[in-house]
Order: sequence, then C-alpha cells, then structure tokens
Amino acid sequence: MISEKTISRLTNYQSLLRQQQTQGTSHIFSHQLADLARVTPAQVRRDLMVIGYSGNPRTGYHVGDLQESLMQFFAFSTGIPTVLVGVGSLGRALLSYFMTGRSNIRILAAFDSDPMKTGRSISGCRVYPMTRLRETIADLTVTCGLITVPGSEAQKVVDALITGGIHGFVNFAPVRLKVPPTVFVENLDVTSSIEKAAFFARSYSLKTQEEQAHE
Amino acid sequence: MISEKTISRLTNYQSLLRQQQTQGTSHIFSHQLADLARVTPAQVRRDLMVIGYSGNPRTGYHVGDLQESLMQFFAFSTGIPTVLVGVGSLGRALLSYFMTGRSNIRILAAFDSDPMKTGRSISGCRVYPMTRLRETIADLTVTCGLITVPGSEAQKVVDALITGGIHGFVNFAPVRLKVPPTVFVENLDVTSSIEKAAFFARSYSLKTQEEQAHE
DNA sequence: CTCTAGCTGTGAAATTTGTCACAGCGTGAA
DNA sequence: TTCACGCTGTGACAAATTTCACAGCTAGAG
Ligand SMILES: NC(=O)c1ccc[n+]([C@@H]2O[C@H](COP(=O)([O-])OP(=O)(O)OC[C@H]3O[C@@H](n4cnc5c(N)ncnc54)[C@H](O)[C@@H]3O)[C@@H](O)[C@H]2O)c1
Ligand SMILES: NC(=O)c1ccc[n+]([C@@H]2O[C@H](COP(=O)([O-])OP(=O)(O)OC[C@H]3O[C@@H](n4cnc5c(N)ncnc54)[C@H](O)[C@@H]3O)[C@@H](O)[C@H]2O)c1
Repeated sequence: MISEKTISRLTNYQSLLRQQQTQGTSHIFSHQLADLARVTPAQVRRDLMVIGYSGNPRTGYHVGDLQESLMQFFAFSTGIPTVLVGVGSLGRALLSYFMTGRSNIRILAAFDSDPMKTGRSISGCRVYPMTRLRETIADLTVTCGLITVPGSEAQKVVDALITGGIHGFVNFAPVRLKVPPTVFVENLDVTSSIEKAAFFARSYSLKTQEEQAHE
Repeated sequence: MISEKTISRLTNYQSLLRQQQTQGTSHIFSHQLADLARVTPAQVRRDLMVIGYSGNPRTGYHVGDLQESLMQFFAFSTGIPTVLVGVGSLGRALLSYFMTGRSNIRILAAFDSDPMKTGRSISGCRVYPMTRLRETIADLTVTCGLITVPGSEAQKVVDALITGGIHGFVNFAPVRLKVPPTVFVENLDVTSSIEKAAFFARSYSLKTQEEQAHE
C-alpha cells in the first residue's frame, strides 16, 4: 500500500516537472527536484522508486520520460473528471479557476439545490438541480466530487454521490464525513488550517523574540 | 516540540466540542469524541495530554472545562487576526465567508495590486493597495497572512509580509514558498488535493470491482 | 461502607515515515 | 581504452506517530 504523503509529493513533482519542461530543462537530478519541492534528495529518490522510474547516475532523470511515467502511474492522461456540488461563493471560485485554467482537472457539471442557481452556466459549467444528480453522474463516469455545500448538508450530498458510484471527494465543509472504506475523502478545512498556521506563527514569533532578548 | 498533526486534531476537537456544547452535552468520553473526530480513543487521550487537561474516569471530560483549556492553550480568545492578499475570486470567497461567519478568524484588511480592486470594501473588509501594506500591518498586530495571489506573485508577497513581521501563512497558490525557519506556511493546494483524491478514488474503485468479480 | 464496571493516563510496543550511507554504475575526460 | 567523479537505488537505520494494554481511579449500586 502506498501512502497519502507519497502521493501528494508525487503530484507535486509532476507539477514542478511541468514547469521545468516549459523552461526547457531536459534533465534533472534528485537534489534539484528536492530543492524545488522542499524535501530531501533521498525522499525524492524513494518516492520515484514506487513508480518504477529509473534515472541515470550521470545525467539524472529525463524530465520528459519521468513525466511520462508519472502520467502513466496516475493514469489520468485525459484529465480528472469531477463534479461540484454547492455553487456558493467558494463553488463559484473553484468553477472560475478550473473551467479556465489549464490544469488536468475537468469539472463536468455542477449541482445546487437552490433553484435560483440552476439551469444556467457559471464560468462555462452547467449548473443542474439536485434532482438531476443521479442520471447526470451515471452518464458521465466521474472520478471525484467537490463538496462546497454548508456543513449541515455535506453528509447527505456525499451519500448521494457515493450511491452514484463516486469513490473520491474533496470536502471543503468543516465536518468529518462518514464514508465506507471504499471511499476516499480529502478534507480541506480552511478554518482549521488558519488556526494551525496561527498557532505555529505565535510559537515561532515568541521563539524569535526570546532569541533576540538573549543577544 | 508538538506536532502539526496533533495541532490539527486539537483544533478539530475544539470545533466538535463547540457543537456538542450547543447541543447541551456537558460531559464526553474519549471514545465519543474519537467517533466524532474519526480517530481512535487512545489518540484523543494522547492529544489531550499535551494541553494538560485531565478527565475523570467515571464521567469523562467536562466539555466546558476542556474547551476552556483548549482556548488557553491556543490563546486566541479575541480571535485570530489575519490579513488577506489577492482579492480575486478565491480571495473574495474567503472574505465573504470569514467576514460574515462566526469563526474566530478576523480578516482585518485585504490587499491587492490591481487599482480596480482597491479603495473599496468587499464583504465589509477594506481593500488597500500594496503600497499601504507595510504601514497597515505595522499598525495591526497580525498573526497570519492568507495568500490568494497567482503563483508567480506569491513569493514576493510572502517576503513582504515576513518583513512586516508575520510568522504564519496559509498559501493557496500552487507553489512552495521559501521562508526562514521562524516562519510557518500551511499550503492548501486544491489542485493537488483533487489529484490525490482522484488517485485513491481510482484505486478504491478498482478494488471494489475486483471484489465484486470474485463473488 | 465496600465493591465493581468502565473509564482515564501513560509506559511500552508497533507501525509508519523519513534519512543515511554506500555499492554500483554511467559518462566525459584524458 | 581507462579512470574517476558524482550520481542513483536501496538496505539498514532513525525518528515520528499511533496503538496497545493495563494500573489506578472514581462514581454509583448495594
Ligand atoms: N471561503 C469560503 O467560501 C469558505 C471558507 C471555509 C469553508 N468554507 C466551506 O465551504 C462550504 C461552502 O461555502 P460557501 O461560502 O461557498 O457557502 P455558500 O452559502 O455561499 O454556498 C453554499 C451553496 O450550497 C448550496 N446548497 C445548500 N444546500 C445544498 C444541498 N443540500 N444540495 C446542494 N446544494 C446545496 C446553496 O444553495 C449555496 O449555493 C461551506 O461548508 C463552508 O463552511 C467556505
Ligand atoms: N478556486 C480558485 O480560485 C483556486 C483554486 C486553486 C488554486 N487557486 C490559487 O489561488 C490563487 C488565487 O486564485 P484566484 O482564482 O483568486 O485568482 P485571481 O486571478 O482571480 O485573483 C488573483 C488576485 O491577486 C491580485 N494580484 C496579482 N498580483 C498581485 C500582487 N503582486 N500583489 C497583490 N495582489 C496581486 C490580482 O489583482 C487578483 O485580484 C492562485 O494562486 C491560484 O492558483 C485558486
């Protein structure tokens, strides 16, 4: 079994390699990729072991080939098909970003329970009422659901999407969803992240002050 | 030194306890809190060790007292003072959420380099030009910066905020920022999270199919 | 009062995750 | 062609994190 952290780093390498390739870099060493990703060279080599790509001791990794291997490993050459539920302020921000950007994420459809928001397109994405959820995702072969409804609604929304056959979610609502072990949920809780950053900010800030006091 | 994971869980307990208290729960056992937080009871007890709060073997933890201890540990009774840089679609979503919500996060000011966006308020938050950054944050005692500018601009923005004395960041741009060891950065990379969810979705989905085939 | 069921707090073990360090290799230099 | 440098791939080790498991306690029942 391969760990979440490894997967996160691999996706990061992928985006860094894309950047490097546009800059014309053809080969890259583990220590260079490590610097870009802010990890150790050993970590990079370890991670690349799991996708089975081998570099060359003298020239490092071939950027194009490595990207190819990563693509194959992640197997989303045609992009990641997703749907979004909850076209509020956050949902609209995500639509505007992913419908225009050139990431490999495709939002195929959006859903909302509010009749004011349905029946039209936002950033080029159709917004459907929740009643159309089942049939629409049955047609589309969706890999991942983006949950941007209020916390109180999130559980019922995921339940519906799971019934529709979706196994992966990114949940922006500040609640822990209950899902079967065949379903993966990545929680992006902004509030919690800010609290975390604030905690460490304060502790680092105090440490800095103490050190200055010692001088 | 206390770990990031522990802090994340503690903030989560805090929000769960808030919910429980509004529902009139006065006492809670480690296994109950564990169920809510989707962790093990031992994990809960371990985590609570670090804040030095002790429960009672017969009645469990007193919800009010535990909240009090957590508050004291995090020491943000007056709310977490933050500033936001980059009033684009994501920045506006965050403003609308945190300026109206009843979380303990306070966005004191927003900044943008685009003159079209400055000089007015969005969701009740003043948007200043970047030239006013230094003086404004000097006045405000800010704990945490929210970075919602394009990736290409993120590094220079953090550099400026660090110069202004901020030690904590939540970075939404898909780049790894270079910061001194006295500064904490929490990266919220939505693209990367979706890719991760998609990867595990596919692997769980395949596993499910295999199991069904075996029957 | 005494007893007991079932919890907490916590050393110790287990597991997961990251790092070290070095054998082995490929390339360019001579 | 040979050599030497500096990298990769990886076994072994180290650190961090989680779980186990149990002594010790406490409120309520009898
Ligand atoms: N910056 C942010 O906006 C922000 C920050 C932190 C967390 N969040 C979380 O993200 C989620 C969305 O936040 P938001 O600010 O966009 O909220 P919002 O109220 O602007 O949007 C919520 C949307 O969900 C729709 N909705 C409600 N119930 C639904 C249901 N049962 N089925 C389908 N659609 C439904 C509503 O019609 C609305 O369009 C919330 O859980 C919030 O806690 C948002
Ligand atoms: N849903 C989303 O919107 C989304 C999703 C994933 C990642 N992101 C990331 O979040 C960031 C913001 O995304 P967005 O969609 O809001 O982009 P946006 O283009 O809508 O907004 C960016 C804002 O930053 C301002 N800006 C640009 N350069 C600046 C500078 N040097 N100083 C101050 N302000 C500056 C711009 O004027 C603009 O208002 C980006 O890094 C993006 O990659 C956003």
